[in-house]
Amino acid sequence: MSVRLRFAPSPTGALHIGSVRTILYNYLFARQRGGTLVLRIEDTDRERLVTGAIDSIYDGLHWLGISWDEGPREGGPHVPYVQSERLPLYQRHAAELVAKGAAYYCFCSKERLAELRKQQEARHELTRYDRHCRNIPAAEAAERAKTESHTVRLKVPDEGTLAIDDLVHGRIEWQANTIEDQVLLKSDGFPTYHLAVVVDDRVMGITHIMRGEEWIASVPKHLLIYRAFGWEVPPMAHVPDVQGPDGKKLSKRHGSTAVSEFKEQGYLPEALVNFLALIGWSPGTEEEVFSMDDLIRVWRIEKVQRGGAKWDKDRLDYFNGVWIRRLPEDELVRRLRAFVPPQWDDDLLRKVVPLIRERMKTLAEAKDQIAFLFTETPEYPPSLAVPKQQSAGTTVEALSRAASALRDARPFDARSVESALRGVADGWSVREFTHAVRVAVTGRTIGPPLFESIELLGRERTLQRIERAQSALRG
RNA sequence: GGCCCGGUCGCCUAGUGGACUAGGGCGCUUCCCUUUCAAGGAAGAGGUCAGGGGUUCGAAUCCCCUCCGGGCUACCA
Repeated sequence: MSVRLRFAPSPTGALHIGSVRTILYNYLFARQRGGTLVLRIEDTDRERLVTGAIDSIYDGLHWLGISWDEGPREGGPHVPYVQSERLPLYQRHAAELVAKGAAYYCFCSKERLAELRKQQEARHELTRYDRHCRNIPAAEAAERAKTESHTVRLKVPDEGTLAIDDLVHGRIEWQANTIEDQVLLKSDGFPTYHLAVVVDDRVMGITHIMRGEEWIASVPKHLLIYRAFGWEVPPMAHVPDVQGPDGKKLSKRHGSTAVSEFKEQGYLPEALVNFLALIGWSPGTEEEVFSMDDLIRVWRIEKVQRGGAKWDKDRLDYFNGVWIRRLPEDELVRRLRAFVPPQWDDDLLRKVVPLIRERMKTLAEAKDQIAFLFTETPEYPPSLAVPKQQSAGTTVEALSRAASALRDARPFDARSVESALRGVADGWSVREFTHAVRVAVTGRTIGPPLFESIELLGRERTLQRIERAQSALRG
């Protein structure tokens, strides 16, 4: 039988990189088995809705190369794929649970609940619903429900053991008496997560539930719902959280978390996917560079770790560098376009890319490294050109020697530029000499290889810049 | 507080009773290469496998306790 998995993000903000990791695992699992992927939007909390969040989910996942088969915009056999458009389905199921005696109407006001909680806290008791409405006669409750505001609560048994054999954690058990009578249907007619997932996963034919480990605690409630309906519980896998450097769940406090931000900062989707896959999973071998296709081949649910994993930006940067170097040159140029001004010449960009491709950690860094080629006058303090053991005066002289050598260099390419400059270093070390020329020509002390840079800049512009440096140094 | 999940170098991790003198990668240090910076190559520092008890001829690996971290504990997801 073919597998069906779902990603079920909530549209409560920009697509979070931590949820992407979980989505990626769902994707890999389904794709390697030729299964089907469903995107379902879990928007049952209308108070936390953020407009544009669905666009952010689509943009982010598409950018990363994660695709799916059924969803709000692609349609499928179980439309609609947005929970807020499926309300009657949940209401019907909630009513069915009440009819079966597995759930009951609760008429407690939010005020009473808050007061109850306050008192329990004061007495250092467990803060749990006191089952106040649990014993209202069914007929009476049904009658009141017609006119009074109410919720539907799960009728949790007093005793018994609930358990699952989690695909990553193994067996996990709970005692029924530690579980509260969870609200299933809110007074606004919307289901809570607990009712909605169980119903939708069932109705949509989901064969494997894979989600973040923050959901483990609600599993027993779900189990009770499955049991009440007489449904079989699908295999579950709870994957570890992605944590910030402080061990807490990764959040904005730790830096960027939105997929779109990583895109803007010049990270490659290939690198992000590679890095993300390795947070909480490893192949068991010493390989670590994986493309999406590689991952679909080698990723295994059995190798997913139990412990939470920390976000390590240095490691992400490393992988980004790896993937930048792996990109075909044309492709790198194409991706760089979005990170440099549109008026920068395409030809020149193409020529300079080989010089900087192994000097970038992110696409965004390229611009500063090559700006000297595209802008007319690099700004820098004149003294920057003077090497440690030299003076402004000797530097002016050295630059004169460089200028005249470059005037005669034929043809004006990296090779002849190099021999021309080496030939006139005189008493200076090549290191000092190229330093002075580099600063004069590029305005910076570090950058792409000097001789190649000079070739690309051209004789005229190079000589102009050297002259300008000299007059600046003369004060 | 209660329930649940975790705990191997700074970080990501390999490891499922003997090949572990605990392996790899990132980061860090040094060296090589070298026109700078990178990249690349080489070497190195870094771990009482959270701690304590067991079980066993033998434990990072199994059991118990403790400690620490995290999640949940909402008419949020």
